[in-house]
Amino acid sequence: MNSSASTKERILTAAELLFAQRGFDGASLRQLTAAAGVNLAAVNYHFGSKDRLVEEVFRRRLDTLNAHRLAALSKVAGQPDTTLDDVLDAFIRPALALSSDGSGSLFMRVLARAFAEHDDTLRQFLSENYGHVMRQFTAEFARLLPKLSREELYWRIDLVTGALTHAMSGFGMIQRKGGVSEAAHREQTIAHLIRFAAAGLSHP
Amino acid sequence: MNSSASTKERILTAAELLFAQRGFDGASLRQLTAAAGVNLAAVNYHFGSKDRLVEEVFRRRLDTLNAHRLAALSKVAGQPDTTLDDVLDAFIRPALALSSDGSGSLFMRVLARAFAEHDDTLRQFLSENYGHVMRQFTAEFARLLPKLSREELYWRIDLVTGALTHAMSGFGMIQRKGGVSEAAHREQTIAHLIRFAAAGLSHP
DNA sequence: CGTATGCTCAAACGATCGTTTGATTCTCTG
DNA sequence: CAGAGAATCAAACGATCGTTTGAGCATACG
Repeated sequence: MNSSASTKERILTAAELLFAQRGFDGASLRQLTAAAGVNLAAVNYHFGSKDRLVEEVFRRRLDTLNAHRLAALSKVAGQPDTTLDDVLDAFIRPALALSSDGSGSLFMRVLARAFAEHDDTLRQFLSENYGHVMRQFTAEFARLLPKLSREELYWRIDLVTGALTHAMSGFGMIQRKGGVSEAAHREQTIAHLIRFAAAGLSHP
Repeated sequence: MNSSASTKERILTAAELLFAQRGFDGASLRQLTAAAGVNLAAVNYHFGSKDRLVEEVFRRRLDTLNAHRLAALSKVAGQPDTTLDDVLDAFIRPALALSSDGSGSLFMRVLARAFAEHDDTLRQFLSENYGHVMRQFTAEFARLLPKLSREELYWRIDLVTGALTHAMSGFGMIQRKGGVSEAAHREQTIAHLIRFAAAGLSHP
């Protein structure tokens, strides 16, 4: 654990790791603070409660992730020559960049956990703070897939989201073959996911 | 809670509900036994421990689910006129039948949870007991998609599995429009999932 | 220098967890 | 019917949980 970082940052980083490994309930504050090298009471002092710590773990990553997603989307949304692949790239690339970053490689597993848990308070938090991102992407998908009914589109987006979340939660776990650079591997994976998602979204 | 069923069955049914709602860690034996209308000590008496109870919750559903899957697969595997849709039907239909069954409608959410949790002991249990099912399906997919490399096929199956697990964990939650029968709705959903999975698996 | 403020610390709080115990009740067989 | 074995029960076990407390330490400002 990096002892030069602030106590809050050390807690957030250790929490991300333990939440990914053992889940939100399974990771205790005692394991967490011990791994971070801080006192047990530091969590309640800096974050107020364990639940608020969970929210901050999400906020730290999702703020930048969704900012990057919206920035990438704004460059292609509404344009007449925009393709489905462009929109999917805007959605997938920032997430995979986060997964490839050493410090954030575990966050997608945390996110996948939160997806599987139908915990209402957490889902409400995610919906309130980041629901507008998904809404903008959905609007652009609807524009590019005019033949699909609203109901059909929601279905397919849900399936694609499930597949991507599942896949990205395992990204970085798989050993890469020698000789392939990190950047090349990421680019390859992005292309892979885009092709899969595009096929699932646009099939007749 | 059905008070005519045996104590073991009552515990398993209540456990399935609470595991789906609150997770394996989040659901306590006290909540569980109270919901089942049995004594707290009954879990340790009949199952030995909470972990073994979790395994039995999986075993009760997965034994019949995978038996139905293998039975359906054996009717089409290796046949010269078998299509990708046939194999996917053999994989999806038994799961959706389980989800539509009133008593088993929550199990897919439990399964989705187990998928998201990278808990090693549980994954090892699933792999040891039901890994051969996935292996047989994979072999048949490989036969029908000869152009795909081994690596590519694993990738796509993983993505499809993620999408289907995600989708089926939410099945039964969505309110159906009036007039559509349960059977018709299920048939419609099966066709939907098959089309999506086939598109994702077989795209060039 | 004195003190105010932000932070860390060991220790304890009450609650709840999974599990065990020993007595009691039920069920069935000889 | 008598008695053995299976099942259920209330109660308690030690452990661990999230949170709180109050003293101690640091840094900065008058």
